[in-house]
Amino acid sequence: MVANIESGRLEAWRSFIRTHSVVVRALERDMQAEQGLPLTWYEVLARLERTGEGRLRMQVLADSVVFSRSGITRLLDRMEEAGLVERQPCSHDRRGWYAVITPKGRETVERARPGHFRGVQQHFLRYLDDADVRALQAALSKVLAAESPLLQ
Amino acid sequence: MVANIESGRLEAWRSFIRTHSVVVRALERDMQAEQGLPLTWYEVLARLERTGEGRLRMQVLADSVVFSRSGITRLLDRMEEAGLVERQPCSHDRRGWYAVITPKGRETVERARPGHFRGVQQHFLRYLDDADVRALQAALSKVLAAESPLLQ
DNA sequence: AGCGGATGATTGCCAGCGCAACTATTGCAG
DNA sequence: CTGCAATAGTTGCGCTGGCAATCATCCGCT
Repeated sequence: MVANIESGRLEAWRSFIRTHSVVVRALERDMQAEQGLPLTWYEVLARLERTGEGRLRMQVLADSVVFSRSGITRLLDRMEEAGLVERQPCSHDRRGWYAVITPKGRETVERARPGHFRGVQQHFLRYLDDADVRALQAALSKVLAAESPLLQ
Repeated sequence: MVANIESGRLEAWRSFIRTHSVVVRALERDMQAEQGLPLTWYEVLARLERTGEGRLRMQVLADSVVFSRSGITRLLDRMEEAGLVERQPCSHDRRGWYAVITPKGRETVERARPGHFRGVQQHFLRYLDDADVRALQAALSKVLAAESPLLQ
């Protein structure tokens, strides 16, 4: 039976989406409660900060955090209103804009980082030994390399 | 530095959420286009069908697919309207309801199953060999066992 | 028996996000 | 150099789902 051959692999898929839902939900709750920061905001800030310059074109940022273009527009509207990011026109392409992290944005992400890491640890990493983490990374990298628009 | 020790592990976490977003997004698009069925609908139908009886209490179903109680109520409203499920009062607890898959629901999930599997294969499983799948399953099971409300 | 806190499900309300349509700009083809 | 398809970003609109409040029912305790 095809179903029997496939069942273990499909089972792994089910574990994957279920784990994601459970863990992200818990982490989101913690981040909101303890840092007063939605997970998506943290991810955007962390992503911008990691560039050094602290800025990224809208589309690139959208791909990074896997959002639609409209999604990233609105997300940045909110974060800009909160003073965590700014928009900067792109000098060599007048259609384009940079999302730029502000000093307040940097402070915010710095302050939230330990709590974020604690949450990831608490709900996910603590259950995995080094071999697990390596295997996970190896497997997911293969998927990402093939499926992800840009291999960040 | 703490950051250096942790970086590989956090990196694995980032791969995890990014992979989920990318793959689920692609699968969702495919399911909608090819089966005319949102992924969540498929998951609910598949979960109900797997019980044999074809029914589950609302709360149990909500936990299964990792939805809030209100979320599952509305999802079932829509699916009931489409004739794929029904609500059945629970005889020994008059507060409770069963979500029951209808014959049409069974047909629908049967018809969608191959396409769903193809999508999971296409966007995820094809990149993983058996060792990857086993390692993934082993790692995620540990997380689920500890973090999941009920270990389905 | 009967009260009080816990539990099952639904509802009001609102935030978040995607799709498609739109505007502005770019850059390639002829 | 002109025109036209492609691309960057925003906006109108609608769907989805969560939180908190609500209602009904259950159950443990006295």
